[in-house]
Amino acid sequence: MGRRPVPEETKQTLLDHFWKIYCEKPIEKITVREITDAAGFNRGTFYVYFTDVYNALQAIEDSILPGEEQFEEMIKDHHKGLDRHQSLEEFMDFYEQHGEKLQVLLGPNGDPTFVSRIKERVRRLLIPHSSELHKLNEKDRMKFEYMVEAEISSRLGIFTLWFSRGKDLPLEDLHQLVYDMEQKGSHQVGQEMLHRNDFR
Amino acid sequence: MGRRPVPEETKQTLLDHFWKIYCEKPIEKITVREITDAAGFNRGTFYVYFTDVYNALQAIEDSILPGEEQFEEMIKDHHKGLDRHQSLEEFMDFYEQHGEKLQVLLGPNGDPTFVSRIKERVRRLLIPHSSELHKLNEKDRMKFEYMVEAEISSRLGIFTLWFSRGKDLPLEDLHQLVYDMEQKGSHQVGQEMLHRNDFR
DNA sequence: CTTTATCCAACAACGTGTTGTATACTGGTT
DNA sequence: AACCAGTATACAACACGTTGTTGGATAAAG
Repeated sequence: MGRRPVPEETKQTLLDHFWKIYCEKPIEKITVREITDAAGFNRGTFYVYFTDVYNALQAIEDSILPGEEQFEEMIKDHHKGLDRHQSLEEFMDFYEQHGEKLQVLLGPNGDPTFVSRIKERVRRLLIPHSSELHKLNEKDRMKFEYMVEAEISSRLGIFTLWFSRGKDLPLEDLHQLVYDMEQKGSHQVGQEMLHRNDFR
Repeated sequence: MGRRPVPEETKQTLLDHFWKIYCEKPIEKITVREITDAAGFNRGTFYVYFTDVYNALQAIEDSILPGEEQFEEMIKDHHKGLDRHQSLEEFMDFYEQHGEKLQVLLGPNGDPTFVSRIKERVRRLLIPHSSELHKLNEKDRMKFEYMVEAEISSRLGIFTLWFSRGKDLPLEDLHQLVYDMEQKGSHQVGQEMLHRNDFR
């Protein structure tokens, strides 16, 4: 009885249980035995699919991180057509799609490596698009990179907080806020907010 | 021969060598023996001062993270007097002071816990200051928190990148860039940059 | 000569990654 | 149908290293 185990299923089962555990405790305290016990496999089986607990985490991260192609597609519009609205839209779609995982990976027990990889990839794909098109000088090219960094950091930070707070704000509002901040600057947005409240 | 060991010195020596190792490899691969061997102490001595490798890291983090009082002082001006220039100045002083450490702690092999602690603390101290003063409504109060999050994330991201690139830009330029972005929004700043380059 | 800080040795407990053998199911061949 | 090769996992045992702890020795300071 019990049908033949399928490798892909086994691997996925292991990942699923690993993830469940990872959500509740830092990775350095997770043992292989803990995972395989939960998943109902022999400890040795884990090593068939992963070299390491950290390797398992990487497998999950890889499944989230969009492939180069998909990423490129997603980013093409960003600074080219200057349609920032759509750029933000796509970013949020991405975040919505993998929200639960991203929340953990970017949270207190998350993986800094993953954050770096995301940023690195965005930079790699974003920079050539505009800097080549507009022939920025050296200094401005650097500044541009820092602006990209700021934007990613800011977006990731905001959405992570938003998720960790159980989406306490309608998506539209958050969208608008981020959009406004990128358009007008946080200072300006803050000022308007205060004035709006003064007049009520 | 050899003068009497002083506890504080020993502790610091251990921390120093731990840090040197931590800069070069992820913490999960650092053993107690590795640290004590490098520092020239017995392995047991480590456990006199720390419970754990992670505990040692925490000790370093605590020495960096400003105390509540100092932090409060540093932040008081931020959204109160609305003197953003000075606020940014203070932030950068803090970053300059602990630059090498922050670069590692916020980098790929860094500690997500530490990032959370910083953000949490800034939020805790920043929110009451303005939201009480200006009686924001519930929704705006939340938005305000997200704006704070965005600003911290953005600043930390930028400065970490800046450090990891060996400060490839004069501090003044970076300062100006961040200031501009917070005032006018990254989009606006980017636009101006492009136009400036068109006319040359 | 007492206190203090470190050394040293040894300990059990546990996690790691690996290996060899056994079992059981699958799909394809005859 | 019967058989066989391939595959996925089980199981057990291994050597090895790390952990955190302990009790006693050593050496310097006051």
